Amino acid sequence: MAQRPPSETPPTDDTSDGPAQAKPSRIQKRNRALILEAALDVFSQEGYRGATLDQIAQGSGLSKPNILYYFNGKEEIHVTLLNQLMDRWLDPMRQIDPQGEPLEELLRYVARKLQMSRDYPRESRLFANEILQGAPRMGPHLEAVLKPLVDDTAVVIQGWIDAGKLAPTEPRHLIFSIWATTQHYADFEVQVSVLDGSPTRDATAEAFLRTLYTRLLRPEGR
Amino acid sequence: MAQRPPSETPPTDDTSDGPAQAKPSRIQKRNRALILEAALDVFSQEGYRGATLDQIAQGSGLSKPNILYYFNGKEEIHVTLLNQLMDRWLDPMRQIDPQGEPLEELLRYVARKLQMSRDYPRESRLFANEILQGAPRMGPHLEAVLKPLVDDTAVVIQGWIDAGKLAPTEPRHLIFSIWATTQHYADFEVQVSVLDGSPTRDATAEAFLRTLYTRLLRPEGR
DNA sequence: TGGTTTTTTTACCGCTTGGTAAATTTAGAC
DNA sequence: GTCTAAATTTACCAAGCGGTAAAAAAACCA
Repeated sequence: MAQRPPSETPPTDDTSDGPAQAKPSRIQKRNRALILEAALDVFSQEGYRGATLDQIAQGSGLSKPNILYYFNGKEEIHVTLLNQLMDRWLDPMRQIDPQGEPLEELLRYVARKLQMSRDYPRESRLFANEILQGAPRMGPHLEAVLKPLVDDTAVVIQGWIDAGKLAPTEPRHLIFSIWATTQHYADFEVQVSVLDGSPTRDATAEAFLRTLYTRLLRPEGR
Repeated sequence: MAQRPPSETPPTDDTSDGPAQAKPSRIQKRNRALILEAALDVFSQEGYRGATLDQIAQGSGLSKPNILYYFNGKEEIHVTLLNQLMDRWLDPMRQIDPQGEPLEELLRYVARKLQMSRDYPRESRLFANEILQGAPRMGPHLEAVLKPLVDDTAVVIQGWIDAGKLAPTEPRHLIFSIWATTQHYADFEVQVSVLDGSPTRDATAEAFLRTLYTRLLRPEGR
């Protein structure tokens, strides 16, 4: 017998029907990690519908039924990945210090986002895929988590502008542009590679973005 | 009998095995357009593998076998869309006039790209999907068509910079950033909508980008 | 070591997918 | 109207899909 999978991660609320045992074994942790790792590869490159459990099985070295022993289905794997992603994804924005030097804080935010695109390109593509398809599995999450954070950050930036510490700009669209320009290097990596095969590309990108946002945000008197 | 579809569009070179008749009938033109229209909807939202012929059939009002009478397969529909897209997609860059006023030319390019994201969001997402998945059906096209155009444009921009008409910037990454910021409004529309539901969003975006690139590119003496 | 639980495999299933063959209907030329 | 070619429908596959049942194997614990 014993047909019950160990279900969702303990810290999260238990949406599945399983017994939700609290202490995942060594094997469970290892195999769940293997599955998520392989799934990230597949989902980020093929999109949700394009990804298959067989691909994930092959990538993780486990059999398909074995994967379904650890996750209740394809969708649960995907949702787990997205939830894990969001925490890491929003971290750079949470690190913006309202008490810090405005221009420096924002330039460091840009640098952190760019670094994330380099270190976690698959996560960036996974996220892009989800949004591109209308965020069918993350819409509520965007409203509940992302929106308040962006609202707060926009207020902080507007405060800096009102205090004359930054040149006037629309805060929300500033944020959009930072996301767009940094994530572009991960999401459109193939295209970027074709057009700039230079080995110093990373450094050039960093310097360019620093210049871009310095010139945009630096207040009047230099 | 008469089992042969009319195959590819006449202007393009004939890659299919069909008889490739030169004069598409009224019905052929109408139905191929219907199919491509529906396919654009589906492919742009679901990605290549996520899209199904049944969805395209439903969207176009034709039966699935009838669709395969006009196109030799799912992939041919997709490739046809991508080829049609690329022409329209690169047009704004081709319109940059090397003889024009540099800053004005680039700001108008940004405005045109932004307008394209508004007028053709599905095309933008179709393209994004293709690149995101590693450009499996467009890699050669990028090399052959996109790269030369970008190379030329980069030379023009560098010329402007060397002549002191623009503040110094890396031309290629400038282009990347223009693509990223403008296409972001189409590709991440769901996210943008959640974070900025304002009805004046379009105008705000346009003003923001104008400010962004004016401050980046305006040469020293204002 | 023996018994129990967890983990993995084997063998499936029903459904959807892209695609085909051939018959049927429709449109166009005379 | 009639003949012919183009267009469409009907009836199908074979393969791949997510998922399941149950037996076998491995790990754990005493």
